[in-house]
Amino acid sequence: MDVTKILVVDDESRMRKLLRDFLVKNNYNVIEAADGEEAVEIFMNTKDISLIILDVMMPKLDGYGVAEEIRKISKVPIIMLTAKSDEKDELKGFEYGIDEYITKPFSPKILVARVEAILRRSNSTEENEIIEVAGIEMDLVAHIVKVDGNPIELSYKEFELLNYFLINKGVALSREKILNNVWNYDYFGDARTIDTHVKKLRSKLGNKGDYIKTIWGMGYKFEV
Amino acid sequence: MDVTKILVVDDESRMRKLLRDFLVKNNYNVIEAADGEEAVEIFMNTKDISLIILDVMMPKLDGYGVAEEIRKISKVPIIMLTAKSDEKDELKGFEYGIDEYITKPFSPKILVARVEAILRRSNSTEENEIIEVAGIEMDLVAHIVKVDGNPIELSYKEFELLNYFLINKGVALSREKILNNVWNYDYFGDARTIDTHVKKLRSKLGNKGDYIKTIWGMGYKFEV
DNA sequence: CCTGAATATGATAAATATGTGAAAAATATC
DNA sequence: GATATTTTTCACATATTTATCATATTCAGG
Repeated sequence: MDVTKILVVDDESRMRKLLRDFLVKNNYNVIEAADGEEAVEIFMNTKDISLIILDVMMPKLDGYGVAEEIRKISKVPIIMLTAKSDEKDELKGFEYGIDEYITKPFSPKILVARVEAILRRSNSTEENEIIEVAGIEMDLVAHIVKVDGNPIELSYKEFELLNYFLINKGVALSREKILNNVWNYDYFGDARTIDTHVKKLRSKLGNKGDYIKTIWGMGYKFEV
Repeated sequence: MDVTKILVVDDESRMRKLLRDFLVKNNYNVIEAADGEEAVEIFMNTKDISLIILDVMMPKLDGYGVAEEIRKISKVPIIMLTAKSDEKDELKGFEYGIDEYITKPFSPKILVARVEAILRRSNSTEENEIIEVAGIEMDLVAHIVKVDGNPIELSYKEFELLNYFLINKGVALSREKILNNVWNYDYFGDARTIDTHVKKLRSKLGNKGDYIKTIWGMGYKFEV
């Protein structure tokens, strides 16, 4: 099995497309199902599906129904997509062995992070979640950032943005690309918002803020 | 024996799944039996089962029957699952050498804690469960908390929550995660409930209450 | 070294999340 | 069964983050 297969189940084609785009960019093989019944059928007839992403709300057979059916024959990891309003369902999922929840709207970054975390978990190798670049240390588990050993305070978005920069160290990132990865998919605001966040990040990083370079007419790049 | 094997016996597949999920997440190897007779049979034919979790109510052969059978040949630790209504049975269990009772519904945290306590106990070293972090001392057995040596009064939930914080010292915990671990699996309430408990914990911990840090847009973290 | 366009910056507004006290609901206790 | 306690919910105050905007500054190319 070279490419990891992910089954995406959602009745809205727009959402399927969105998920497919994010996942394909990260080299996953995406199979789509438009409703619960189709999902079960596809799952039964397809070899080596590594992960299922399920929308809760669907006609015919809802997410929990699908999970229930699939759990009868498989322990494949399942991620459930829920709207913010039905947060309360979350615990219900334990009964069906749901591995993870993602609340809509989500950012691609979160989506991919969760998918990778789950796949990693099911491949069992433990991993230390610490990134270190040029004296900037991010402990993703503890949610701590240190610059030369000194902790600094970052807001949620700043944290995500810095993380995205470090992951893509040395890569030129357009505003659009940053927006599409760090912000939720339903954010249609001004791309200049990023400028503000970059400004804050730079100032909070002190002299290491200079590592976030401006690429004129294009975007930003983190480079030592 | 690398991985600890636990035999889970319950006629409800949903409950078995639930238990399996919680235990597997804690790196136990779970074997399932759907009724009493099957349980006895599996136990007889499987090497190195370290612990049995038994539901009381089962067709064919109930929990006590299973315990009785197994006690004829083994001293393996047994945890009994009871519904809230049949609490009265508890004393009965001692006759069959039941080691522990867990009342449904239970929280994952409780389940795992009991399992670990029992396994530790059966590995002979007698221990008084005491956790101490930054002058906060928790005696899990006696259910006593001391701050700088002075006992403070915590309710059950506050106790559990504090314990969860201390166990996960330095780790950023989302509300969702806290809910899934400290609350019972049948709790579908508001995540903001946690805020209230945190508030109370903080105030009861006095100046050490500051160790429970708020991570904006994310959750809480206990950190010295 | 100008000039127009893009970015940096600071101030401010809007959106969100958390803190808190009190009341309601659920549980436990007597 | 009544009472006390714990737990949860709710609403409003407060705090913090995030987005927007106007203005200043910087940059690439002529």
